[in-house]
Amino acid sequence: MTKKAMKGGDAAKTADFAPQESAGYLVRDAHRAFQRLIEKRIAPFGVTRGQWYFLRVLWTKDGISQRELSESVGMMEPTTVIALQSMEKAGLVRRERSAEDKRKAQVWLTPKAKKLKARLLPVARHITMQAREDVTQAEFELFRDVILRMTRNLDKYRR
Amino acid sequence: MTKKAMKGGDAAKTADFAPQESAGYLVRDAHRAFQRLIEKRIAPFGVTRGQWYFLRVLWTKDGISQRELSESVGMMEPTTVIALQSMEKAGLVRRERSAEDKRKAQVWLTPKAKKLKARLLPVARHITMQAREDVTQAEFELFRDVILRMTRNLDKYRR
DNA sequence: CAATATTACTTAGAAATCTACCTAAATGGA
DNA sequence: TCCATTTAGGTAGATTTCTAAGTAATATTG
Repeated sequence: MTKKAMKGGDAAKTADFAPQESAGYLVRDAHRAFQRLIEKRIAPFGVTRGQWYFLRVLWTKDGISQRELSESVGMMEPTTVIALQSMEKAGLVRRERSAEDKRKAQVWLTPKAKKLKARLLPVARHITMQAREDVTQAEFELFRDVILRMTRNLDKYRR
Repeated sequence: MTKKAMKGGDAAKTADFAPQESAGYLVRDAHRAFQRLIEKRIAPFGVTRGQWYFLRVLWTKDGISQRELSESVGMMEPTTVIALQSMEKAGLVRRERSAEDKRKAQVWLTPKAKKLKARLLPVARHITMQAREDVTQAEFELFRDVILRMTRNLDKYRR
């Protein structure tokens, strides 16, 4: 793309701690690359990426409570509320107050959402495959191991 | 978790593509862990993480145009506009229309922002160190290599 | 049993980030 | 020269995500 600026390479050193070398920067960049591609590929199905993460969990566990769902997806509960509102409006889920415990809301996929599974899971697989194109299984496993450890480390210091 | 059994078997194929195994999920999770921690650590200095990314670039190249800045930071231009507005309001930058080309706006750090460098860079280093706590240099390098390749792959299919 | 704590969900508000346009300035070809 | 194109920046509007604080239902305990 744009390699015009930067000729000598002298500036690279002065920047102690160049962003490009930092784990956070690498992760953020990769994250946005995934986001962009996912969004583009699922938009034709009328699904946003916020909905996508929830669908992926609901396809495997239907009828769970919002709290469980939040945990499975790894989102805070207000995020779940907002996602579910949009999913309800889009006809992807139905919410029902639990009879035994009226605090709880059970979340159910609609037939429409269930049908989407067969169309959307291949999209996910395809993106993953494209990302991993030239990455061997061994490399990927080490990558996974490292990124999981880093995530856990950060969560540990979360306070 | 539940990943003990099953190694190279058929389960990997038929399993409903567990999110936890997918590169996108791993990256997204790590990304949010970084975000949360950065945000917490820089908030006491009155800096948001949106401003943070721009500061890091401006500390090494002051006086560049908004477009250059967008590229360096890796953000779309409207994002840069919004970040700079908040930074101007916070007294971190000053913008000046270029005399030679009145379309261009040069972005300059204020003394306040320059002073923050000495306080904030250590924060970045510390987070990186905590993330990499139990990760060897060799592991990290492989991680970086893999995540960079994946990012590049995804960008390639971006269309 | 009433007061209190906990749990499940919700609301409010802010921030980061994108896509799609829009305006103004500079540039370049006919 | 003049009009079309390109370039720099900006607006509008949407989505995702968070923290902080609220409300209602249930559980606990003195």
